[in-house]
Amino acid sequence: MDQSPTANTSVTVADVAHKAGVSKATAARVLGGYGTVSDRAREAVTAAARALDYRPNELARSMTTGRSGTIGVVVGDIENPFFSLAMRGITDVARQTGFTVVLINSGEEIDTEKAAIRTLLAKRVDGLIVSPAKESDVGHLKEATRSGRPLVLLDRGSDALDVDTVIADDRHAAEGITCRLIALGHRRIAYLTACDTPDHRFRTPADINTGSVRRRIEGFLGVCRDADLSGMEDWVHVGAVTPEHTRRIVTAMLESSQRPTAIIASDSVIGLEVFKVCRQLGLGIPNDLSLVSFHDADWTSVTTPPVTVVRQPVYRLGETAARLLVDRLNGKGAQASRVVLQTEVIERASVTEAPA
Amino acid sequence: MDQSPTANTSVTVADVAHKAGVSKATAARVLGGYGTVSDRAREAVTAAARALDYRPNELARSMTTGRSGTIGVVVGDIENPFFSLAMRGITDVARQTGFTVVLINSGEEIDTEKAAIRTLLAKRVDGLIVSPAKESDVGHLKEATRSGRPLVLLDRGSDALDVDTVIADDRHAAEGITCRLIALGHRRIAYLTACDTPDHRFRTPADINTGSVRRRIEGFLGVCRDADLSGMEDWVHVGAVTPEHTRRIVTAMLESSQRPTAIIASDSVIGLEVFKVCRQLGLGIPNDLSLVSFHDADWTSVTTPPVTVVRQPVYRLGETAARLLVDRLNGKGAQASRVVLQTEVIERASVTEAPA
DNA sequence: AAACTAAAAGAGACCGGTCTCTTTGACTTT
DNA sequence: AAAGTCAAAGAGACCGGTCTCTTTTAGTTT
Repeated sequence: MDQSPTANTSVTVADVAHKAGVSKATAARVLGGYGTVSDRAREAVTAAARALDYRPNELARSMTTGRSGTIGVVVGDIENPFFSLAMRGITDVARQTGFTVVLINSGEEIDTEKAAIRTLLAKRVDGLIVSPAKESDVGHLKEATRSGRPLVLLDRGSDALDVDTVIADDRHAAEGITCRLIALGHRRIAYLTACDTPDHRFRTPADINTGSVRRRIEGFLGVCRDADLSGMEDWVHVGAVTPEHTRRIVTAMLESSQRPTAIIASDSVIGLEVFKVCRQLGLGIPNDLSLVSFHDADWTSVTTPPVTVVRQPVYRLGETAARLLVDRLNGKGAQASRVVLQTEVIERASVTEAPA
Repeated sequence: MDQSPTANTSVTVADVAHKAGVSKATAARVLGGYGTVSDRAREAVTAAARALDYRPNELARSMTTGRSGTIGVVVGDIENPFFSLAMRGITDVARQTGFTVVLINSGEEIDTEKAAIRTLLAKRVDGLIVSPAKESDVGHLKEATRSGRPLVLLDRGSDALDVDTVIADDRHAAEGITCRLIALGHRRIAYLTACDTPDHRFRTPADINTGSVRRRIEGFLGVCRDADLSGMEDWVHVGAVTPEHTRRIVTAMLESSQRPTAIIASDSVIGLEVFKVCRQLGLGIPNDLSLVSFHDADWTSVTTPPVTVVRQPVYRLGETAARLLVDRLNGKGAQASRVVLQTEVIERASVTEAPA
């Protein structure tokens, strides 16, 4: 029969009040830390709470206050180092400011994302940080803001949405590396992304729903056009959604007669896979193929050769998004702000002149 | 004055009921999906709900049902690929089973962990998955189970806690690689971990509070003892908590007159740093130094040479933990189960015979 | 057609806090 | 000593759902 003394079947303020010999209201004032209370009462309540091992029920508190102290985060894939690092930035700020984070993985699928938003709104999160899977399909996000809960977009913006947005200067970064490659004599430059289109083919940037990637491709194509390279749309490859897909695409690309002399990988997971395929096919980097990857993942500096990358301030991306959201939740927000964080190209040895 | 038609200042069941011309109870039955309702009423309520854009308040629902549909997860560092992959496993199962995940980062600090548990209990999570920072300090975890909420330990167990536990066979893995290294003639084998002790020195496994790491070190030391290698305690290095710390420790180690001929890195973040330092010091792997790392991080196969690793079923670790928790939440749980998932050594080229 | 049964709907308490409004009582003020 | 002031405490409504208990309604039985 060992019922522990702390058979805590939810001790409530009423229980504490009773034990302390005061009214529920007074006990609530002490435990909730509001209103004015005498020292005598405060001590009595505190002692009673300790004796009963009182635990506040945040759910009940949220009910009346309307604030849950929670922010909802929807990312594409927490397993991707990009998101896990951004997530670290978000959780750090959340902890410092007394918020709790609910994480949902969208798997970059729009339906999952919609369901996630619905769930989070039902749970009454105070605000949202979302990395939208599709820039074009943001009705559910609009709805979220309409319900009065602030939203911050992470890494991907949307012109249709006038909300706080934190992105990197993707277009500029893409322009930079494309220029560099062209200057080195590259003409057959492939751009490879996980973003997909219905028929798995790329025609125009408008096909790409992920804002950050679309901007990069626009930058890439723009520079190519300026350099009088035409038809570069054919060199944009979509659908590298898994390592297997990536391997298939890259293998096909590298085994074709017109194989690229340089590849730009849209994230480090893809970059890694490109690297692996090259090694497998016996192609040398950079002599047979130059490689540039987005995201300065930790391993990129340690391969042979080390990989030239676009360093994105990923932690700060998450941190800034969270700070923006918290500020707004504290009523500090003015107009929607669009923060563009700068990227930086880290030149390493995976890029060289195009082979003759 | 553009007040949108959906100026949704929280539509409640009462509002829907009123619009549908039924009682609050009936509307609640339809919206909550319980009890018996006539088709006429159901249609009326459904239509009214749609018209008013009714959104259920999960908070209020949780209040009465006592279930929040939420599980709390406390990990050391979501930025670490180990945890982000495990997290992926957890969130996948959660989504499939209709649960939502609250994530808190402990930063491997016991006080933060305690605060996290308190917060999660206050938020009335239905259950917890925790990677305890200290095996010895689990009072707060005991308290959590005592409050009736199931707990599952992830990657690190505790003898003091009779709860569901999912770990890898760390001891066995450590024994395996240690045997292998000794067989190859290594005698000066260093083990490097992020776990720290008060004075940053290692004396006995009892100093190590992280269960998984302690078991590995026990395995390591045990095999050494069996091979008549004594004083190997001096070769265990603790406190590689950041890349900077790791670099300092490894540099000191490799520049000493009695430098190790092999290093076992306790996770991939440390392994990567060891790799970098070697390159910087001009030491060749594996000829000057053999390297084995725990966690088959994606990059380990792509370095020159590729790194021999202990592959842990990280995703499944998270997945299993979540499944165990959900089962228990659904009342299926019997006795506390301890699941030990098997590891596998992936032999690559970073290990060779000890130099003469 | 009266009596019986079961389905459907309504009324209202309840969860555990917050918070407004009212009352109590100690301390000034002249 | 009577009036005034303000801190402290109490009473009870409220948040938005769920759920029990009671009443109404419709359908079945003989």
